[in-house]
Amino acid sequence: MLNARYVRERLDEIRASFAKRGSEYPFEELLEIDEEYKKLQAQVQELRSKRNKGSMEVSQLRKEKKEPDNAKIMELAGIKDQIDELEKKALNYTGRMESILWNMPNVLDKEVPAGSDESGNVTLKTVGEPVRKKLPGHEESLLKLGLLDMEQAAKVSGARFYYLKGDAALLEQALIRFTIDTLVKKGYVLVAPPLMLKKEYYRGVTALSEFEDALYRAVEASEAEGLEEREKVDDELFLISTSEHAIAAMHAGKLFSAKELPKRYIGISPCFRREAGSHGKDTKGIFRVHQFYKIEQFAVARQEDSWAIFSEFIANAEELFSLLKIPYRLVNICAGDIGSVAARKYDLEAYMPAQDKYREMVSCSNCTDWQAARLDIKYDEGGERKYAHTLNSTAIATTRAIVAIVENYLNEDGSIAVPEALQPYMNGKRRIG
RNA sequence: GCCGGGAUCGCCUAGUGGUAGGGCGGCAGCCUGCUAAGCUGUUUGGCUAGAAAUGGCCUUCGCGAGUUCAAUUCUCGCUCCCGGCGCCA
Repeated sequence: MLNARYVRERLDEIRASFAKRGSEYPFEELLEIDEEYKKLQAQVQELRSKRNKGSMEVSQLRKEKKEPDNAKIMELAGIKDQIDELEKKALNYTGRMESILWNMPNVLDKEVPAGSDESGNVTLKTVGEPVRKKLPGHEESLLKLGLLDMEQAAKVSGARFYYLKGDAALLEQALIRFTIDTLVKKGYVLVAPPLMLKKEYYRGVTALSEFEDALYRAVEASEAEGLEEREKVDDELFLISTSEHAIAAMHAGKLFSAKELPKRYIGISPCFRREAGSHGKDTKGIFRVHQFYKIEQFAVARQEDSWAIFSEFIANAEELFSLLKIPYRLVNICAGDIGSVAARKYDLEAYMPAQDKYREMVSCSNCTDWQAARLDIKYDEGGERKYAHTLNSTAIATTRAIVAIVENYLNEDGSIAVPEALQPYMNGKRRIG
């Protein structure tokens, strides 16, 4: 599990990482507290040792059918009180240390560019020919064809919900099957995970800030009235914001042998996102919504294999967008934009003709041991136990891919061509509208 | 929802108010070669002594609390699994 030694052993890396992030973090405080804690722990252990020996003597006497004398028993009872007191003191230290450790962002990889916000991101390559179109955006196009209803969705569910209808809904299914078939052929194991996770596992896969901004909490109707009492309940459920989280949790507490790794998966699930911090951003259409389907790549790997898998995930994402014939670019996300969990993150951004901009379609992260340390995912290699590395990458997020397809395949007459790769999944249909 | 049984090392399994044992697998070593196995040790996490070889101590029987000098064992609460009954897409 996470402990101060984890920090002590990679102090230089951590220092460099925070310098790059340009943020303060109390990891020095952690080490100071740990020094104090260890002193306390030594005292406790010595007392325990004394108590254990005393208890053993009592046990020995009983075996010989003799009664231990009262003073001895009283002495041992006294030791118990001393231990209790010291342990109460230790709780202050362990509580603080745990909070520092659990909230500490991952150590950045050296390839992560410097930069305080998304303007620091570095484009690695650009593929395909962007074609600027003076045509309406996806929302207007789909509304006109009667394939999208935002208004009624807003009325019955709220803003950022939508009804996809007819060929648009079919296009979504086509994207899902196309992506699954492409990746299953490569040997990935398809996983349909639970859509809700307990808090104790959720906090192992993502940063704490996510709980407020991104996640929906599932409250049972019968419990909704007594919310204050529920605050104490630790087994409350959260709707997953990506199947990555549920598949990571699938490995929690497990020990693998090195030769079982890597394990490669594709997850399929709806994703639920509150988008609490994004008022006013992308309010038109279905680019940023509360709910969408996502096919996700996920892997558990040996430490030395994780960067090869990172490249593999990127290559898969590129292959999918190349097959869909959508122009894209690959971006290396900088220190200020990367978040807490990933050590390095590449985004694949598709060209959007109506906005004349590249927008995020895929996000590929090597989380190194950040999730594994919190979920206790290990492997045994030559008798040594190590934290595994976990990786995740979007394959296809349906709503965003639909936006990219509609805008790139829109014809002058308002109809939408179906990408060749998807036609077999659309009953051979070559055109929508 | 109700009743009963259960959770012990990576896997399987024994056990008891007083140092948690066995099998398989893994690791280290030894012996030996004729399709091949056998033997010995080791196998949770942490602290500590030492340059190292190697030691010492604590911790660990699903999770949390209680009783006790001492809890894996007894009591209470929780989570999960198995069986039966009820309800149900």
